[in-house]
Amino acid sequence: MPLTKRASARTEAEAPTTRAEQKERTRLRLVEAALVLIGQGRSFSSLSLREITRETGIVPAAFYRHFRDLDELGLALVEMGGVTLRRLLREARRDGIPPTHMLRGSVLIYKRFVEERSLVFRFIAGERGGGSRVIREAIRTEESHFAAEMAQDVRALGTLPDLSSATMQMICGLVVTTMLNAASDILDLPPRQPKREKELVDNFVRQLRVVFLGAARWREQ
Amino acid sequence: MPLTKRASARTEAEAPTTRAEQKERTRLRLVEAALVLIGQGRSFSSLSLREITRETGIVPAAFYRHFRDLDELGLALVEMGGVTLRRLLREARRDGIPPTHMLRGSVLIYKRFVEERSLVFRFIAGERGGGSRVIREAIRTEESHFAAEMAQDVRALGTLPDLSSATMQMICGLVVTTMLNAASDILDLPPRQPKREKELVDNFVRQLRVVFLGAARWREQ
DNA sequence: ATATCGAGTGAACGTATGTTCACCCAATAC
DNA sequence: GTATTGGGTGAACATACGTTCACTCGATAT
Repeated sequence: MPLTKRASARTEAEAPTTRAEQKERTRLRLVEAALVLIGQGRSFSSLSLREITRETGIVPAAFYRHFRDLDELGLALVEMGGVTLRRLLREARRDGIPPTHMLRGSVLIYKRFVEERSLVFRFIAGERGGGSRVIREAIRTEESHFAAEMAQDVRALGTLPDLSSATMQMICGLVVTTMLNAASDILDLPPRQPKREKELVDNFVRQLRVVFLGAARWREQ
Repeated sequence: MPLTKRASARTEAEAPTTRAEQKERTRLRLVEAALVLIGQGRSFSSLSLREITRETGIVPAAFYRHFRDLDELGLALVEMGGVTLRRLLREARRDGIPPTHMLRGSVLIYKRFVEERSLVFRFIAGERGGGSRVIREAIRTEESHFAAEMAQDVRALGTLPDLSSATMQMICGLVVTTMLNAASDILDLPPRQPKREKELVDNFVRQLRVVFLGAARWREQ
């Protein structure tokens, strides 16, 4: 039962299935297999090459056609995480910020965003502090890009007008670490416990409020 | 070459070496072996039982005389981390806070503290977000105890007088996550780069300043 | 039409893993 | 003095691991 069972059925209106496309597809399947395993409670740094290829449905040796080692697969996951974060900003920019209860609204939107992309966030939250060094540093880079972009957005928003962009970046860095920390908490929430859920959201909102109060009072020096 | 080579040399002024003591000692050696391996760049969740016993100098089977599995050893490490954090507060309470440049002073003290206990902090920072669930939750518990104790101390300090203790706890929670995040950065600092070092410290100080500015402006509601 | 390429195969390798078991023997209990 | 206890041993087990290699066979290039 070969995987490329289409053989020569190009008459059907299927995807053209060029060689490069097929390869890219398998690569993606590998990355997603890793995410699936992470979703089952495993941490990325404890996954084995064989486990991932098993989940993907290919033979272990085929892994090397796509990545040199697990770290390289990890870096692909980091990039996917970066894309996800960018999308969060893009959507925020598009939809604007809830006019009333800005903070609470943003937090609730963020919470949903994290829950809907739980696997990527689980990976990011999990490997951000531990795991392999190259991955950790790649995540840090992605984080600071995210913070920089966020700083630009907040700046364009007009609130907090007299903050230098360096200060803005520093504050957004604080916001980002707070967000990722909260993501880890969100993902560990037991499923049917609205009380814990509310506590978590409240705490998160209040922490952000403190940060923005501090930002508003900041005086350059 | 039996480990208990003392045999019956009780005449020498050595430790009495009672059975329970010897056991406790080996247990500690296991925990420290795990820390040594962590210090070599490994993450705790990727350590194997055999690796740890090899480093300890005992046979794999002997591990089970002390822990049911690796998670249980991990919990011992978490407790050690908790003790370490408590000591940080205790020393701060004893020595007081640097009268001028409070924040920068505290940050520098904290940085040294982290560097001197790098292994424990590496473990905490590494397993805080990823790794096994029980360990992650144990760390969270330890963190919130630490935050609570810190809240009491800050309260006793007299600055920020009109904050409820719940608010104080929330703010200290924010400080703690910022501290642990910074710990991760501190531990990844390349050794001879005073410029990066200064940037990191500056950023950390400014983030804490934002938090305390926000705290000072907080109004209960 | 023919030759080349390359993603995926299947088997094999040496090594490492967690866990079990009967055993040893010094420290304890009696 | 004798019996019991229990931390540590060493061997064995079934499994899993990462990596290599010669291979197939359809998609591409000529």
